[in-house]
Amino acid sequence: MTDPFDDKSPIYLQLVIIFKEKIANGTWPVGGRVDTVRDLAVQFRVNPNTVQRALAELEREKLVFSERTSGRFITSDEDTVRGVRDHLANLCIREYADRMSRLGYGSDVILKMTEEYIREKRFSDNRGVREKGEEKHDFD
Amino acid sequence: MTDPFDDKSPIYLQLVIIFKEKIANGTWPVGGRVDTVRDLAVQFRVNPNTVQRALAELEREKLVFSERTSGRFITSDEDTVRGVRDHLANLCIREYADRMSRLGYGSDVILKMTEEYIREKRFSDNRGVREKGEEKHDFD
DNA sequence: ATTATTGTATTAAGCGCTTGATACAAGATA
DNA sequence: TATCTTGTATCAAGCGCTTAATACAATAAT
Repeated sequence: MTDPFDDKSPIYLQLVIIFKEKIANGTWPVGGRVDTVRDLAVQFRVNPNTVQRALAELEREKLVFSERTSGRFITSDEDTVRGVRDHLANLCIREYADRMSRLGYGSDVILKMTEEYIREKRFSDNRGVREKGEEKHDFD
Repeated sequence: MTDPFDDKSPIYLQLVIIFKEKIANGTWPVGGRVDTVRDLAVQFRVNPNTVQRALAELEREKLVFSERTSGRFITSDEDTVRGVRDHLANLCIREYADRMSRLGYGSDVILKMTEEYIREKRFSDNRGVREKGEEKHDFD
């Protein structure tokens, strides 16, 4: 794995985001077991303490819980997981729109540029946890 | 001024972005004079050294230049300024799309959510430096 | 000529992040 | 029972960011 970190913010905070994304998109499935602190440290080539620090934050937010010796697990509450996904998406959109706005672009230009980029690369829907009553279907 | 900084990344890097945005959107007009290091330090309530560090980066990128005792000035090269704006916008869009994709959303969902948010808040176009032949007009 | 203003450089201190090393607690496993 | 595996805690070292204080260089202003 090529290091996913930049040197712009603390590694443990970047790990928090990476882990949340894995939970949000289902890579780490609801109720599943999280790799051990030591394993994750090897995978991400960081110190176990740094992983521990990131996981402590996820724990504080009730996204994971640990059982002293058997390991650490993703919450089984799908609402919580949906909540994280929605929250991250909202933050993401708000930050994006605000930054574009600060660059001087207006609504229409922002939308046009967004559409251009997103249509060109094609992102496929891959959500693992869905709204109640929402069916999984592919967009293409 | 309420502090525009978060504690997630070094202040000097956040200043680099803030300053670039001011140049990109015309708040700091092409060819204009930049406030003194000491003034900026007061305005942003940081140490002059921290401002200096941020400005040194802008200088490295040819966005500003300093004249030993009369002050510091924005480049007069409009292409350079447009380049920064375009570059920042590209980074912004790419980061946005990638993050949304990592959350599991596909192209259509991303576009829909983006449109919803951007239409709801209305960002007005406010660019100071335009493409050659591009006329300024307001969207509303 | 003198003073003020500007950018720039240096130093020391404090603080947070990261690492490496080590150790302990407690349930799982042999 | 003994060992392994897990999460957790602690300590010291190194490094970068930030601040404060100070000084210098060079031009503008008086």
